[in-house]
Amino acid sequence: MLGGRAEDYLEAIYTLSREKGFAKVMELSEMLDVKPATVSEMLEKLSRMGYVDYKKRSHVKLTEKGMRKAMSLREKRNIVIKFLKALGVPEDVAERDACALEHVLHPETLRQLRNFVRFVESSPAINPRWLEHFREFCRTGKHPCKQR
Amino acid sequence: MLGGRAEDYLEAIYTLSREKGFAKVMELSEMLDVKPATVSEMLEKLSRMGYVDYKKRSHVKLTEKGMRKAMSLREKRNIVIKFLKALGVPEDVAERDACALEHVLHPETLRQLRNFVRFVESSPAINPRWLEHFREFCRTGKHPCKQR
DNA sequence: AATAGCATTTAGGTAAACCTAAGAAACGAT
DNA sequence: ATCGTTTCTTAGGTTTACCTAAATGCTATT
Repeated sequence: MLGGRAEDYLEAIYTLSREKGFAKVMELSEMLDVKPATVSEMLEKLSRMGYVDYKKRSHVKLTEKGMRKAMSLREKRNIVIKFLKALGVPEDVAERDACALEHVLHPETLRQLRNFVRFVESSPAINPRWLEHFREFCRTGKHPCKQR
Repeated sequence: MLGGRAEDYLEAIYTLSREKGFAKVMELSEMLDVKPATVSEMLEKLSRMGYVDYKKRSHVKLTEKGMRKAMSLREKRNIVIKFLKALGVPEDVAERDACALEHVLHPETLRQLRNFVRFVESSPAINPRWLEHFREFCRTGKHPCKQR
C-alpha cells in the first residue's frame, strides 16, 4: 500500500506534469520542501510500486496507474478545499488542511463533504439564505432568526 | 513539541482516568491497539515531557499540564464529531475520522467547524429547513428547491 | 572536446513509533 | 508465604521518511 507521504509526491508529479509532461527532482524537492536526495529515494520506491516511470538521472512521469491515483487524490483534495472555503475557511488555510485531510478521510466522510459542496452549489440562489445566516452567525455570534 | 501519536495516548489516559482516576499500561495497550512495550516507552516520554505522572510499574495520571492538553484535544475531537454527524456521517466513521483530524486541523478551520456546529445547534427550528433539504439532497441527489 | 557548474545519486545517519522475546516484578489464590 | 499468572519493562530490531556529505553524471560554454 501507498503511505500518506508518497501520495503527496504523486500529486506533486501530477501538478508539474500538467505543464511540461514530466517532473524533475529539483522541482519536486522544492515543491515538497524536502532535499533532493529524499526525492530520489521516494521516486525509486514509487517506481518499484509501478506508480511512475523513472530512470535514474532522468525525468519522472506518472504511469497509467499513477495517473489514476493522482487524479483521485486531486479530486479528493478539491472537494475538501471547496468544502472548507464554503465554510468560510481562508483559502490558504483550506489548501494546507486539504493536503493533510485527503490522506485520512474515510470514503463515507468524503462522500458527505462532496454532497455538501454539491448541495451548496446546486442551490437555487447564488447565496442561499441559510448560508447568509451562517456567515452572519460567524461575524456576530448570533443566529439572525433567533429573537432576544 | 508533542507528536501526533503522543496526543492519542494523552487522550486515552484522560478517558481511562475519568472512571478510576488513573490508567494502566494494559488498558492503554488495548485502547490504542499497541503492544504494552510500546506503551511503556511512550509513557516514559510523556513523563519526561511533563504531561503525566508515572513511575515504572505503577499507574499513570495526567499532570496539570497533561490534563489541560487532554481536555483541549478532547474538545477538538468533540467538535469534529458533532460536525461530521451534523453532516450525516455515520457515528462510528465520524469517531474514527475525528481521531485523525484533531491532530492536523488548523485552528482557523477548527474555528469554522465550531461555528458551524453552534450555528446548527442555535437554529430556531430543531431541524432547520435547509438541513432538511440537505438530507433530502443526500438521498435523492436533487435540490428540493430546484425545479426541473 | 574539455571543463565548470548544476542536478542527481549514493552511502551512511537520525528520529519516531512500532515490534518480539525474554526477564522481572506484582498480585492473588491457596 | 509461596507459586503461578498476569503485567510490565528491557533490549535489540524494523520501517518510514527524512537528513548531510561526498561522489558522479550531465550540459552548456568556451
